[in-house]
Amino acid sequence: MRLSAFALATTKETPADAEIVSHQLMLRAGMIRRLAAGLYSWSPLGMRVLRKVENIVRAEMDAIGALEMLMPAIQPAELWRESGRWDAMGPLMLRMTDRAEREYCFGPTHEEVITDYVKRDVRSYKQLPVTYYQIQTKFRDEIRPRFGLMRAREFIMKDAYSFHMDAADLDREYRNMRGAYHAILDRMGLDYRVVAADSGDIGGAKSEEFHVLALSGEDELAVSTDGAYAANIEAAKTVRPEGERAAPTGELKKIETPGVTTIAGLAEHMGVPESATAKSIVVMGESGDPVLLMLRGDHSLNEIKAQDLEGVVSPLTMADEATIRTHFGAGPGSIGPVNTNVTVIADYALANASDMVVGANYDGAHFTHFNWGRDHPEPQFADLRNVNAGDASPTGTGTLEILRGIEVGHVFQLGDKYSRALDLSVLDESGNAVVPEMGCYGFGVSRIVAAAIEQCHDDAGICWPQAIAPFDLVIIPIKADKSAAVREACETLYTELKAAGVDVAYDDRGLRPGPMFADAELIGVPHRIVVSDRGLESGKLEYKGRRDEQSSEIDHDVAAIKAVVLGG
RNA sequence: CGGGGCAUAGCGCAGCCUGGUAGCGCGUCUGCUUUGGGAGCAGAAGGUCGCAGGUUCGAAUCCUGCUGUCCCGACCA
Repeated sequence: MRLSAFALATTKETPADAEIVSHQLMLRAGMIRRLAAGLYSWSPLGMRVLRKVENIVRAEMDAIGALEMLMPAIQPAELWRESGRWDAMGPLMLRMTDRAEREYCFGPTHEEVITDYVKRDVRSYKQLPVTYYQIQTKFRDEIRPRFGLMRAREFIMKDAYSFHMDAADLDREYRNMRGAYHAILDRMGLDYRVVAADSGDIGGAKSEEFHVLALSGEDELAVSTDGAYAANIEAAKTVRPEGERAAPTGELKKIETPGVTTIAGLAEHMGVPESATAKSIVVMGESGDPVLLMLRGDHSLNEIKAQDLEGVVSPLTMADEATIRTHFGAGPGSIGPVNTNVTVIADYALANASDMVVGANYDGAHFTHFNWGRDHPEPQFADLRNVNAGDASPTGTGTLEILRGIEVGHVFQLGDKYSRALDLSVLDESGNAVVPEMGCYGFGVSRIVAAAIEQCHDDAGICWPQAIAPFDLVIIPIKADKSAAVREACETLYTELKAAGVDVAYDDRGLRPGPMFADAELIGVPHRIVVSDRGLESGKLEYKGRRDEQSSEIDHDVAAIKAVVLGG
């Protein structure tokens, strides 16, 4: 590509709206431009990166035998009513009506459509298993779009769906797909982790997420030091402590704690560590009565674990202050389990605790020396909290550390949720109708562009992994307008490198060297060749890798350059 | 959905408090010089100050409403 004809649109200044590095650099490099909140145009430069990502994803999908197709972005409401998700999806889904007042949505995902597609097509076990995929624009009306492409409303996703006669075959394809995701991320050269995940609204049994590691990541990952366990913090399990509960060392005693309504304040007032206190959280139960959840003072509630508890409403709903006063006789910040008749569910970490500090159900007072059995009947114990760094791994070996990641892939074993809801069945060898098992597999194509930048950048700009760089190499001429020799050498190099299969950019814009160097670094071209009179005389060219400290000499020879750029 | 910013030239910003002919830097255009890290000089173009209403002789500036956008929050009592 000749850059004079490429409409590069780099800027020196960082746009005010951009918060995180990938967003700033994509705007500065002129890869994307914001149209409205969560909606971005891709420039020709950005498009080159996007295409390279797509092609890697496509190649790896094809390699495991997945079949590419394309489904409509706009989907009829009736299909979503059949699966029950028209209401369940809520405001996340962008809805619209056509001139005949028929209802549609802009697809946030395609389980319904693909199931319907397969239903019309597949009748016999002989046609399964089958895996379809598409690379397509989705729209999700996020509560809060932010960070540029990281959480955009419109985004490009590869979504794949597989259909199987039984769970064992689903598991086989799930592993295949997981292997393909490893291959994709390995080819891109990114540092990533695979973690156990919560399935969320999509449903189904088993699911794992692929996260590109980055400090700006929105997700926290719990990874054991020995590598045997990795889970999204939403799904990371805690371990019920071993051993015996210590005997009480004193009687339940009410202490005045005026104005103390936080754990931090309580710990300070009582002169004990936060871990010696127990916090009481009131959520609504399925019976209509509230349920009291108790955690160690220094632990935090895991909302997903809580709403999955039997008897607790999902989605989790906090009790309002009036409800709390009715059942506890005190306001939030002063409540506890003593003398209440609500169901109490306590976190495992409190199972062996004794002599706790808890709220007294009396505004401005707490109890010390609270003990299970004596001061309140033994409660149900459950895994309620988020794991912390340093916790024991649930596998029994190693301890957990917390990493931050950007979710770029998610693989699910859905089971028969959609095939059953949409009435998909095929005949097996004996002529019996069987509801197929389904898997679904998402990969964030536009998001991984941002994730790659989060992981690969420096002060000068983006440092693309070569597999997804907009160009492999850039040729920069010095004093091209004065030197016919430089011009000719550049033209020849450009033509020959292109013919040799190198994705080469030739900076023929006639700029001074400074801006050319700066642009090449900002847009992250992995390899740079500088052509000048003083080099031409020696038969050498100047070469610099994007991450190299210093430039070096390279033979003025297309084969030699190609070897360096394309690795042999 | 709750809270808080912000909205003035293509981009980044000042001006607003204390009303009186709209400014700076970058970028853009022309000319000359310059050419190994975002050049210099000279000249030029470019803005219904987000929208609507109000106050005033007069509004970018004060008041009201709306819209857009960004950030924080929407579970720990």
